[in-house]
Amino acid sequence: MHSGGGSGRKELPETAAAIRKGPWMAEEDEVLMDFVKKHGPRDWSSIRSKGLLPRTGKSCRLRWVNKLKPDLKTGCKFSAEEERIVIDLQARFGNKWARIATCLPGRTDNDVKNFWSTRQKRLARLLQTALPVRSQRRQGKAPMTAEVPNFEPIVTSCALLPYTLPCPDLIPFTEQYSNGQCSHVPYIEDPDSAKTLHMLNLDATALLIEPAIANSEICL
DNA sequence: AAGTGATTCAACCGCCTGCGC
DNA sequence: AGCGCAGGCGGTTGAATCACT
Repeated sequence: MHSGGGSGRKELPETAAAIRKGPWMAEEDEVLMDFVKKHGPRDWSSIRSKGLLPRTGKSCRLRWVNKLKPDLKTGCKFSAEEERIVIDLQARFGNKWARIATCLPGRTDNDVKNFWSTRQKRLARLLQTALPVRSQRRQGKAPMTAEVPNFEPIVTSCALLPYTLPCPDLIPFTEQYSNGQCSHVPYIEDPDSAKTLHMLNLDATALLIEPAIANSEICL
């Protein structure tokens, strides 16, 4: 065990000291590709034991899965459809990135994970920016990005109000929607679909805070 | 053009699981 | 049954890049 882990603080055994870490070089990629061509994407640890590369099996596997595997959509942003799928599946399965990635051809679990993480940060920043100043003063400080909670999937029986806001200052706006006071509420016909919708849908978020911004209740 | 803060993403760490012995 | 190992997975980090002033 612990083949890829280890604290790294104690003196490393000689074998471990020979292990290379960090960015991969083109020559290493070539060796790895060649290995997979000959043996298939398995038996990763033998790459090191055979002296082909000074990398751990885990490192080799990760490199193959995330960068070298054919048909990967590298350097290509998530489409709106992919985004929708990730949001939906994350609401259903939680942070099961590998599982979600199987539904997105050409995307790896790392891609999905990074996409979601970026999205979380963007949303956190959006909400933080939109907080009324008086609320921040009441709390004594503006919340740090890292303090924004990891939002749970939104579950509500009201199809008219598929979203719940984690920020108490914004809840009055959700009540507006549930009262039908707002004309541009996103209406979801299928209650089950509504249950799976997630607050992290940025479009929906923007839609929710938009009236508040217009009313100058939110200080940007 | 330079400085700075935000964003992206490759790669690592640590834990868990499954399998062979 | 218990142990060790390899591989899989999710969380996290930090360097590179981008955007803005």
